[in-house]
Amino acid sequence: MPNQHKIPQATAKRLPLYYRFLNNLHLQGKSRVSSKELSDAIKVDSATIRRDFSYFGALGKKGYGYNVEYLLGFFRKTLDQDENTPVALIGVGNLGTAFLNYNFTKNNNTRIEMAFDADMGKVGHMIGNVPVYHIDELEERMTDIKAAILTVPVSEAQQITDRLVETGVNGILNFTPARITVPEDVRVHHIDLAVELQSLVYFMKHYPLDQE
Amino acid sequence: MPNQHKIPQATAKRLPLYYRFLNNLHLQGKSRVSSKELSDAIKVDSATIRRDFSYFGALGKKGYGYNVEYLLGFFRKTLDQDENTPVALIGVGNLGTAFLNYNFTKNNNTRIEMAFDADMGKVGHMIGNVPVYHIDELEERMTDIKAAILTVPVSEAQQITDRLVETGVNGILNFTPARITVPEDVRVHHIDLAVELQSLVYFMKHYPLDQE
DNA sequence: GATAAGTTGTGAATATATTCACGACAATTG
DNA sequence: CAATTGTCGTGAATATATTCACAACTTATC
Ligand SMILES: NC(=O)c1ccc[n+]([C@@H]2O[C@H](COP(=O)([O-])OP(=O)(O)OC[C@H]3O[C@@H](n4cnc5c(N)ncnc54)[C@H](O)[C@@H]3O)[C@@H](O)[C@H]2O)c1
Ligand SMILES: NC(=O)c1ccc[n+]([C@@H]2O[C@H](COP(=O)([O-])OP(=O)(O)OC[C@H]3O[C@@H](n4cnc5c(N)ncnc54)[C@H](O)[C@@H]3O)[C@@H](O)[C@H]2O)c1
Repeated sequence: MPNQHKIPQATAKRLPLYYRFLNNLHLQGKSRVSSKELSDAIKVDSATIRRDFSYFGALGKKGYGYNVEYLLGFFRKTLDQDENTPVALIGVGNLGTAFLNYNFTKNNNTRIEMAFDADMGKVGHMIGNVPVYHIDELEERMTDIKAAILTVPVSEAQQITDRLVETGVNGILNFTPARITVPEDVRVHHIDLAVELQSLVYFMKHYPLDQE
Repeated sequence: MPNQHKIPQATAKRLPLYYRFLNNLHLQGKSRVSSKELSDAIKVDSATIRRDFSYFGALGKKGYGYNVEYLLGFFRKTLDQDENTPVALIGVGNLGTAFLNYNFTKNNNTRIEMAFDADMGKVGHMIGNVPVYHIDELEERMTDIKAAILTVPVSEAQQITDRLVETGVNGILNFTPARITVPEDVRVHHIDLAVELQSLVYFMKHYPLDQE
């Protein structure tokens, strides 16, 4: 079932965005939408949107646009919105706590099921309805979880990563500045907030004017 | 001085990463580094690293590698590490508080100077050494700040953006799911955490095995 | 039912980014 | 000082992504 390996990465990264926006349209009772309208709302060129959709076949109708409900149903299946993906969070500090309180509950198929920390002051509490366990219990509790959010101090990142991989995790959303090393069947997405901020500032200074 | 518009965007986004890693090497007392070593550490192909550096001229020596101190000095200038860029943060909630406590203090040229919120319970306090003002004071206090981090509820995003633009801000790091509309001389970087998590899950399921 | 307006899907063109592969030179070693 | 090893810088090849531009079709209008 998986591996329609012909969807370009750039397209795949936009899919959740499309899904969320279509969901909003649906809630607003809209039944029809054009690539032009989508483009204005999510700031992606309309030709890019049509191209993205076309990888999945002909989802629209010429001269009409796209049927919101149909498209939404299609993306729901494509993005596996029906099967839930449990996620664990490691490191209940500033960032970790923010994520637990938020917990991606709006229209998502992902939910943080449990969190781990080394600090006894945090262990045993519920934060945002998620239980916080001691990091020593990682191996015994992570038996069914394949995805993790990493928000520990950078010094701990590689060591915790190794333990996560050992438990069978194969996707990590890494917020630490460490470029962690993993086996090649584990997927890591880095979100490096300090780099994002610095890069914004660099672009502001060196690429004036034109939106790109 | 600015607008050496020949540095590719993909390269520009990696510069802060290079800078941070070179800084670490320097602190460790290393004086020499090769593109291969850099590659192993930050997981960017060594040819890409050499290509990136080459846009700035010949910074290395054949058969030798790069001199850490020289390269670091070069990037310090390129990334304007000496002039400080003040930043404001709008919305002192879960995420906003995490950022204030962290405040990008490690080796950076960026610092959050002030924060704003609409909630009187938050106004008047210092969080992570940053004063929190009422959002009504935005216009009078933002006279010298050109960059903002946006962590308000999605419903407020566009309205606050308009006010920020009005005060002269030309760079926004937007954490809300809203794709905000700005004049074309304002740069917006979206960091959409829900999309990042969903896209990680999508990749895990549909692009098994190979690291790419 | 003819005309006008709107929209898709996609071939082709273009733009951007990565990677290969190698000549040229530096440093080290015996 | 010759041989070996390591490394850069970059032309060329390849890969990936975006954008243009238009035939084909739908819908709405009169
Ligand atoms: N907070 C931010 O705004 C921000 C911005 C950029 C990057 N980061 C990065 O995100 C990561 C987390 O940042 P933070 O501000 O939340 O840090 P933090 O210090 O507030 O939180 C780290 C948490 O990890 C826990 N911890 C430490 N060692 C552990 C271990 N071995 N096992 C399990 N838990 C452990 C600590 O008890 C703490 O609760 C850091 O790597 C930081 O560099 C944070
Ligand atoms: N926390 C997360 O993990 C997370 C994840 C993904 C996206 N986001 C997005 O980031 C944004 C912030 O999330 P959060 O969890 O920190 O929300 P939050 O509700 O905890 O914080 C929002 C803050 O904005 C303040 N605020 C409301 N209206 C304002 C106004 N008009 N002017 C100034 N301040 C105002 C509120 O008082 C509050 O302190 C949201 O848009 C959310 O969708 C958050």
